[in-house]
Amino acid sequence: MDRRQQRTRQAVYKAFTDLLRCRSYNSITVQEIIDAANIGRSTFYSHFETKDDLLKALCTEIFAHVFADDLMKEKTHDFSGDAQDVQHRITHILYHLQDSRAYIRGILSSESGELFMRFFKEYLRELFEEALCRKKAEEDIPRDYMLNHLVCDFAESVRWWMHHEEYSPEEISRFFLTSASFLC
Amino acid sequence: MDRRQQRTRQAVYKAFTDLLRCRSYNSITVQEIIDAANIGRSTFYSHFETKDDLLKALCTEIFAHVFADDLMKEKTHDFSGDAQDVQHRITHILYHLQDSRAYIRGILSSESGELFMRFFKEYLRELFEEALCRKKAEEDIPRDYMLNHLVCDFAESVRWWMHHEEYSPEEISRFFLTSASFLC
DNA sequence: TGTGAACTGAACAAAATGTACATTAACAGA
DNA sequence: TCTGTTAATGTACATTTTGTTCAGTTCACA
Repeated sequence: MDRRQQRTRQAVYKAFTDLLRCRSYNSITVQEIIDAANIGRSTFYSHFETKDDLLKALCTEIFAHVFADDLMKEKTHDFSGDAQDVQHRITHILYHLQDSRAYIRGILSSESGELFMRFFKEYLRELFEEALCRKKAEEDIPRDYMLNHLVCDFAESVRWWMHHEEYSPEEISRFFLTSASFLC
Repeated sequence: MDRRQQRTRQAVYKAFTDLLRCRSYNSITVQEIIDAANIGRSTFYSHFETKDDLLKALCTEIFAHVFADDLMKEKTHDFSGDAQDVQHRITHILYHLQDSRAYIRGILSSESGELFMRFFKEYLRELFEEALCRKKAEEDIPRDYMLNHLVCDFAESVRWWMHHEEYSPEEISRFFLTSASFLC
């Protein structure tokens, strides 16, 4: 991809998340993003159709990065799905999320968080679906409820973590696995 | 309050949540809400400043209803905070939420869900804060993490429930308390 | 260094937002 | 039933935001 395109996209992403840190998603206008990114109006519209589209693109990019090697791993060695494996994968994901923290903090601070979390949960659903298969059914609780429970639990742990920088990926991983005790 | 105002507000709330059932919050315009509610443009603006303001008002109204007698209860008899008490209060809240299901389903189906959940969690935080006080500290897990865990867990259970009408408040209450096992 | 692709900025049309006001209709209380 | 008050109406208007177009410029890369 042309270096100019990359620079433009990065500038827009940065401007956008910077704005999100102080202002709510709905109150930010496209023009403000354009000004903050210091690009031409038509440039923005040649990259993104709307503000919603920008948000979607940003989320896609972030998760492509976060789950990149997790998906690869899945393909190469048919993983076991046991407790330790799950813990490794989770910790790995947390490390990637840590890299994108600057972006994510802004996104999560307003209505845009909804889309982010939705994306995130979609990926997580795949991950936990397999882990859940190995477990015995819980006393009359619907599997789908349990899966949703796990997914939301982890996603919300991450959201919490984004505002508590003092903890390491390993610690968050432990918090999560301890509170979702039946997994380990 | 004047009967006309009530009728207008109800019409707007209904139009708004009806629209939300099919379309995303951001894509809905104020004009569309006005048309669907079949009211004059200036009438809308005499009630609400913006679309965001409308959403806020709707959430406030819903939660005033949902938590009304829970807060009263708190004042009258100084409740014990034990497991059974928590279960009762939770079930009670679920019954109220069931009444507002028609509204809530729409709100939760797009970005507007973020605000709704934020409101909801604020109320829940109060409720669970007390319940958590009675419990021993969990092995090195920050109290704030645990509280957030509980709150999000319950809120997400409700969100899940809104798409699975087949379960009763008692069942959801049981699902929640079983998966958040350390509370009981 | 040449060429295609990306960026620019200004200009434009269309849509949405928010306000003002004179008029009409509905309400509550006597 | 009458009356003063308050809400709703709808049109008109100013402003803002959005999204597109296009001719000219700059830049990356081969």
